[in-house]
Amino acid sequence: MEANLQEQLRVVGRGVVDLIERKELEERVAESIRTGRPLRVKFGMDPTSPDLHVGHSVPLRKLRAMQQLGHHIVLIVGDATAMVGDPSGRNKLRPPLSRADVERNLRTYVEQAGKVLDLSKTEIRRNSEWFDPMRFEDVLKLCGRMTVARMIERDTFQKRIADNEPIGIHEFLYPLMQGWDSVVVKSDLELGGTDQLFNLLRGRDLQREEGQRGQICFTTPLINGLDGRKMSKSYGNAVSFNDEPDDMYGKIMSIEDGVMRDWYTLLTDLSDAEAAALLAGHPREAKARLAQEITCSYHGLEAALKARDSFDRRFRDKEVPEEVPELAWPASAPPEGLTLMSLLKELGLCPSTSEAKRLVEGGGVRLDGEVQSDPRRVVAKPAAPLLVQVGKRKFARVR
RNA sequence: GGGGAGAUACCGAAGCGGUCAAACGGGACGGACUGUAAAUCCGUUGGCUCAGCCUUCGGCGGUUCGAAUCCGCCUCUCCCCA
Repeated sequence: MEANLQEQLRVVGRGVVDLIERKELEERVAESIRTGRPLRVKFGMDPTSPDLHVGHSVPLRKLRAMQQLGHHIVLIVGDATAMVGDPSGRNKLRPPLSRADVERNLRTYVEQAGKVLDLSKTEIRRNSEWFDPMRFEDVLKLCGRMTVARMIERDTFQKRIADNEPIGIHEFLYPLMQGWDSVVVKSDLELGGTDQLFNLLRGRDLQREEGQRGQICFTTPLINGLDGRKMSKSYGNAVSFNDEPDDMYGKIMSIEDGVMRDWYTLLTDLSDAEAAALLAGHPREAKARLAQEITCSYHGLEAALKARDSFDRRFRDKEVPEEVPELAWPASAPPEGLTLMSLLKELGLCPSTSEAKRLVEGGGVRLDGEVQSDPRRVVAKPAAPLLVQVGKRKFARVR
């Protein structure tokens, strides 16, 4: 334990919303320094979708910081809990996931987490390890540790009750399962998003009932997505770890001005002073830097600069991007050519002819830079490559 | 177990025998403006061999010239009572 107490507390506490209890944290960190025993810091991720997004990186970055302080990270891959589905923040019953879904998602999850965490120093556990062998009797015993009154006082359930939305009994089990994970791995601390506080505290309760010291619970802010709502894959407003550099950069450039400060503190390594200086300048510059920083952390500086460059050329200078995908003239096309709307569909630039028709009528389609207005216009196979632009972003060269 | 209410397009929500591919709002998409920000304005929002045709209103059957609208059964949800 090289860092001193104050330094450790500063790192752990930065950007944290809830901390239960600060005093216990001080005690345990001090104890850890004294005995040389790293703290066991638990974090759980349910493989409910195939990709992680930058919202996940907020707690992951905190874990990395703690890892660098020498603490031990236990990453719980919630393959058992994923099938129950965390009701936190949900206003609907979710469709159940199958084992197969979970397995598929799980593969990419850990790998993606490795973009932030040092996996060689991380203990990774699946919670099916202890949930699969459980007997019904054990489950009942666990259920006995919680009351219905306590469970339904949660906001998320209150809201559903008010809206006459269904609540599955199994959803009540979720917090208990997550809590039981803590008992099994004997965590000293558990981290989660602010919506996780209830679940985190269940772990603390259960550990105490099992004669362990209750874990310290701390939460990091949830980050808003591109549209200002909570970032979530299912809202389609997320920046994913796996987004291509250009895409990632572009998505970040479209965030609301108001969220930049949060993104700077939660998603970049820039100091508060640096961020403040950037935010004091022109918002576009501040956002460009933000986009660059974040893109850089997933794809490296070179890719980030390249993304920045091509973004500027395309959107600021309104040039045609340098790398335009080439598409072959549809083989099925008759010799006299295709109507514009069919062509767009055949090329895969629009999902349906009707959609293509609408886009053309709405003035969203250009051929060689010229706005088209007639979706029924017949386009013959071009002699020279034809530049097709659909909306602001989609380009293709057809030959 | 008994009684009541309900299931409509991405979401919310009208419609209650023809004029319904289905009002309205949100979202999304396209356009204008711009900093691919916000706000605002305009347009679009089932599919197709596209001035026409085809498939949609929880599922399956039925009544009718004609059903999202009426009837029967089924599935699911909510509420009240037990």
